[in-house]
Amino acid sequence: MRVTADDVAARAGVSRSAVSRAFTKGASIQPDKRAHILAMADELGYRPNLMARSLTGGATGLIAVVVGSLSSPYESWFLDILSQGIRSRGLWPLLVPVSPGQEVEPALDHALAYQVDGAVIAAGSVNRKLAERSTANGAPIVVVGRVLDGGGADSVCCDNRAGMAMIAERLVATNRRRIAWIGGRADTFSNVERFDGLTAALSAHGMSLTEARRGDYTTDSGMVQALALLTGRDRPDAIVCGNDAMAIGAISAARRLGLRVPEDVGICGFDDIPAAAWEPFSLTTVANPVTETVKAALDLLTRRIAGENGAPSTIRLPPALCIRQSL
Amino acid sequence: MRVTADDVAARAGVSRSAVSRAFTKGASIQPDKRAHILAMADELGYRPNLMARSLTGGATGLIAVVVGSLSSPYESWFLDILSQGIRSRGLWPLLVPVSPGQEVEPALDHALAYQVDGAVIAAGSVNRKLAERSTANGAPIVVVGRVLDGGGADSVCCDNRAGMAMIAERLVATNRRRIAWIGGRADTFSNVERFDGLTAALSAHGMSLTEARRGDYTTDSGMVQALALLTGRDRPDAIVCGNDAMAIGAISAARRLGLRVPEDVGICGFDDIPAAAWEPFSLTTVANPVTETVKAALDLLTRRIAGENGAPSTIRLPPALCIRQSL
DNA sequence: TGCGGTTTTGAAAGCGTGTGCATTCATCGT
DNA sequence: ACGATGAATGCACACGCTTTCAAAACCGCA
Repeated sequence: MRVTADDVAARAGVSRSAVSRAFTKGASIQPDKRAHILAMADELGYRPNLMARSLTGGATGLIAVVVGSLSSPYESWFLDILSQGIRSRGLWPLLVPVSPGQEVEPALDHALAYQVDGAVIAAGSVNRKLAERSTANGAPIVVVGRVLDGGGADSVCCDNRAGMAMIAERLVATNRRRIAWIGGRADTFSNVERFDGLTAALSAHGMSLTEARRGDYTTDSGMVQALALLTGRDRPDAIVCGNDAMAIGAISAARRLGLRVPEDVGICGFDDIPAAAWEPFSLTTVANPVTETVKAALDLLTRRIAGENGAPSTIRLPPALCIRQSL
Repeated sequence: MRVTADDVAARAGVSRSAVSRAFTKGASIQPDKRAHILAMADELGYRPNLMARSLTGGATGLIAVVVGSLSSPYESWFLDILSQGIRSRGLWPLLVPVSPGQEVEPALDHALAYQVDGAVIAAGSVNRKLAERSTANGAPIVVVGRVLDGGGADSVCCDNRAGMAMIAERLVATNRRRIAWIGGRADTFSNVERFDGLTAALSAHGMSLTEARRGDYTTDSGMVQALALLTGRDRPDAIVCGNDAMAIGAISAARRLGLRVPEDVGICGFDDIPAAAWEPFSLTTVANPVTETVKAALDLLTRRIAGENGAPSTIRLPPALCIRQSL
């Protein structure tokens, strides 16, 4: 039922090796014979079995993509660009969705069993041991959106502190006095860096946060936390959010309370997801250089796959302040 | 370097067959021997090579997921639910991103070369021949979000006409008189059905569209087309959009022009994506039963994979009207 | 102890492909 | 015309695993 190279060989009256060579670019075979074989193959609907091929060749052309809940606008935006980048390099993304509660390890383990050539990890927590085991299995990994402490793997990450420093400048320039913070999930790398970056930059200006709350990076949580902030005593005149999704929720909260943004309260986020530009939000935010991040990550990864080994490198990409109407 | 079953066999002092059986659930092997082998395997960091396994076993556990541009909120929402569903059935999603301009065929072809067990096709156009070839290759496909004319494959699709009939009821109930339409890309199945469904339902009430325009299913295009509608002569008092993304753009356009929604102009969409519930939009829309769609599609697919063959079936899932503030 | 019957077990035959190696064939220089 | 060179070709092995098959080990029971 399944058509194999032998079938094509029989049909074309050549050996199976010839068929293999016809499909191997640069192999030693007569051009017209190759053409004939390819024609026969097409007629029979034959395509080399990539599973079998990878068994000898070593490479599968598969890249594991570990990603969190795709319903988050940032993650889906990122995945879109990443998957395009992977395909444009002739590779294929094997999706490894990891829900917030789940462990990365068993999921990545399974992907490794598929003999993926490498992995891009954009979600969940990954420790040094995991990185080493993966690399030992012949699948280098690159971590995106955070830096692995202990440096067990390459990583590409936006400079969160620099981004927050820009936000701080803007807060000063717009004369904000009572600044509140809505962070994301506590254990997240980006959350820690963004919070630290903001407080550090503020204190360099002799300022500090009046209040800090924690959401979970969703729009709903941004709404909930902002409502709490804006109805409490000593209402803030600016709310800095750990990401755009929460900032969007915060804007909605402000509007529900009849407050004007940015006059009564300035609100800003981080990432510059597509929705940030939508008119009712028009969110002032820090643009996360996602395209550059993807490019750098894949460059790093393909270089490792090609055999380059050396100390893991960390690439920090500069963000850019994106001023719109909300702050 | 790569640890194989032979290594484990040598370490545990058994044959390679025993190792294989230790990892094969339900195989005939002594429990304590299995435990010992698994312990040795773990010690060596061994996992069966799924490529090699699939070479004999026939199944890879891979499901090709053909999907369009993930930056669209609907697609990413759908992919989120779909990928969870696939994993919860012990399968893995092989992502096949197909940009709007690209062909599905070569991409799916490549996925078939990976010996995927099946494919879910949620984007691009697929004809009968493609479906047959895929099935002949041992990979049944299920088409989601549209029905294959000629019925070459199973398909699951929301009942767009019924959804639009509900919209029409609502338009009548809110006493709308001048109703305009913003459609999506012309060649899309959903666009055709939704447009037809709306006009049919309206004419059943003795009404008709006053104007029809076409966007491309993005928020931006919804904004552009709505601006054109709302600044033209004979301004509509309701705009029905082909999907939520465009409806969100339309609401922004109305606001920019200082019009009140829904008093001056009612606006509605289709799908009920997460963003539709966000407060500044609070979009009245038709809820696309995505969870049920994914479940039905995967049920269909796994049944085919299990060997059931019969005439392709088409499942139509009923949508539900979701009334919020915008209409 | 001996026997039929049930598990366990290891050897070996694939699964579909790439490729090293030896062989054949055409080509070219002298 | 003849040997040297290089390309083209087919054979057979390797890749890592599952699974059939026959042999071996084990069980209960007379």
